Amino acid sequence: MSQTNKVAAWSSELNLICEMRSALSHLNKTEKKIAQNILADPEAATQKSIAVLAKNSGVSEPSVNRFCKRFDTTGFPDFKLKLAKAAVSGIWETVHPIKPEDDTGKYTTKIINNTIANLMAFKQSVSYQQIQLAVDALIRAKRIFIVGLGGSSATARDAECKFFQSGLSACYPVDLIMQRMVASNYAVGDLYFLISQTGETKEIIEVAELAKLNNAPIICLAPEISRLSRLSTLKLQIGRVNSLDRLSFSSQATYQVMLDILAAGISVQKNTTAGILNKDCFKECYKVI
Amino acid sequence: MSQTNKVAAWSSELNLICEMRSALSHLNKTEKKIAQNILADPEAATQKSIAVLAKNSGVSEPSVNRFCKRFDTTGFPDFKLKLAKAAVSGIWETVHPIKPEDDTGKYTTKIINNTIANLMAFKQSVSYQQIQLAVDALIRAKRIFIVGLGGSSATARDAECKFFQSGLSACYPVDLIMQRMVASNYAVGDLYFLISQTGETKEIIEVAELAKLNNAPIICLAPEISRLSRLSTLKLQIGRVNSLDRLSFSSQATYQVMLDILAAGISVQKNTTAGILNKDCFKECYKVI
DNA sequence: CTTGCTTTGTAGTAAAATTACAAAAATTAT
DNA sequence: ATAATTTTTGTAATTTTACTACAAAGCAAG
Repeated sequence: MSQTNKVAAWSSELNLICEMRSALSHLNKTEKKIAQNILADPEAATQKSIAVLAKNSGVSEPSVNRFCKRFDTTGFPDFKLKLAKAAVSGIWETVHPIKPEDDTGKYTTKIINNTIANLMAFKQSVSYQQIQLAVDALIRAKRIFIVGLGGSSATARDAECKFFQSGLSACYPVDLIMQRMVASNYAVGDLYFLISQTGETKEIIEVAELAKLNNAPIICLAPEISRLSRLSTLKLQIGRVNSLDRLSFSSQATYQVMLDILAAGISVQKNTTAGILNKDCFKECYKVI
Repeated sequence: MSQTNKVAAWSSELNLICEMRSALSHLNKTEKKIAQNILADPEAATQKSIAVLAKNSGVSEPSVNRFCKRFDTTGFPDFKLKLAKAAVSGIWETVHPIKPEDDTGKYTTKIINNTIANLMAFKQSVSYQQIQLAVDALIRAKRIFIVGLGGSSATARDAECKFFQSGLSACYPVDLIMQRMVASNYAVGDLYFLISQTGETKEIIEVAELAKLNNAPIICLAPEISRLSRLSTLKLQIGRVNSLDRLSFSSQATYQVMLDILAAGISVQKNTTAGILNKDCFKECYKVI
């Protein structure tokens, strides 16, 4: 009984592999043996029968069966099915690093898989509430100033386009001096939208600090644990960039998807609240290209 | 025997659902009954036993078993496993449109799912050979000029950053006049990298035409069937943007991933061909931000 | 119409998973 | 520290599920 309850807490709509991994520390000896055996190669586990899996794990068949039922499945076959789904194309597992000897096909699929993995992780970690708050703030703002440097400059530009298309007044000042000017000339109704993949770049921190002097609202798109995040009023956190080499994938795609989400939110919400908002006076300037 | 061969042709690394669908027309009466029954609800089929599936389809159990084996599986359980993988979260199926009544959670997950679906489709359609050729051309080029307008300007900027980080000499002229200047002043060793989500924007076609006057090499990142594509020497095709509303997802993430892939290819290849290339003279200017 | 081939189904067999129950281990109270 | 109770694990039997061999039906060519 207590076991059933304990497990109910882990069970979720998340994928089985993640569940098993996070449950690992709460498991007892026998269960751990099974879990580790499966996690060592989930793909392979889906091909095994209960008998061989039990033997490999050094436990009895019913133990495996019970183990399965604890993970919100009807039995071993159902468990294997869910496991197979979770293991699809080894996407979850670890992020696959690009190696010098990889041929075109290899690194291509690796990068796509890594990006998908990143998006899936994002899906699980994203906070709807924060998005809701950000959408509200963006719609309410009279002017939105976007800043992103280096690798994030493209993302900043993207944000400008997307917010614009949704009928907001967004501006991305390209040079540093303009950025500082904008940050220090806060007027009521202004909103700063700061983007950084590290959240530690000196120049963007500076912008944030200038804005903060005037108690300006700051939304940041940055890793959770970062100086920029701490300076912001609203934090849109993108799971920390896996500390792999720059090549294996960029987390930028995830940032871009976050912008897509915000743009969708803005449009959806503006539709339902139509009338109380200003005309989309800039919308026509930017036809979809 | 003939059957086995026939099927061998369908079998591929693609997902089982696609295989079944494309095989549908080649199947005989009994097989078609089974296939249709499964395709009607693949997700549900994964939960059924061979007995109920046979009954539902109006055929015998061994017929189902034989059917499974024809699709490159060892038997019914294996078939169900592969089917489950193919049906994962209905991701492939259709793209989910955003509706005005969607709440934050709804549209958030929809957009992420749509983006993932897009990436998976991309994975299946991408041509390694074209990537290989593009990487070669990019590395060989003395100067790379990138152009993208409107929504693609962010992508262009991104390309500039990424190519730069890989040690190439890439430049993205921001204004239209500069773009035209660049296009009409082709020098040997130059390469034009043009980005467009429609491939039909007047201004970018113009740039392509100017470049073409000098027989300059043009790589384009655009839909397959488009004017820009026709004008280019090397086409990196991104599956046509699903003609859904702008909101439901942007294909930009896919474009960005393509850039990630090219950057990876460049770095990988430069490593193996080190020495015959110029120093990464610009690399230090752009530290990763 | 008959011969040879393919396709489908029936019945029996083998394998796999589940359940019931008993033994062992661990925990608690005395 | 030890007995009693609870929890956990394994053995053996049962049931379900999938597979195979073979026979019947359907189909095509001679």
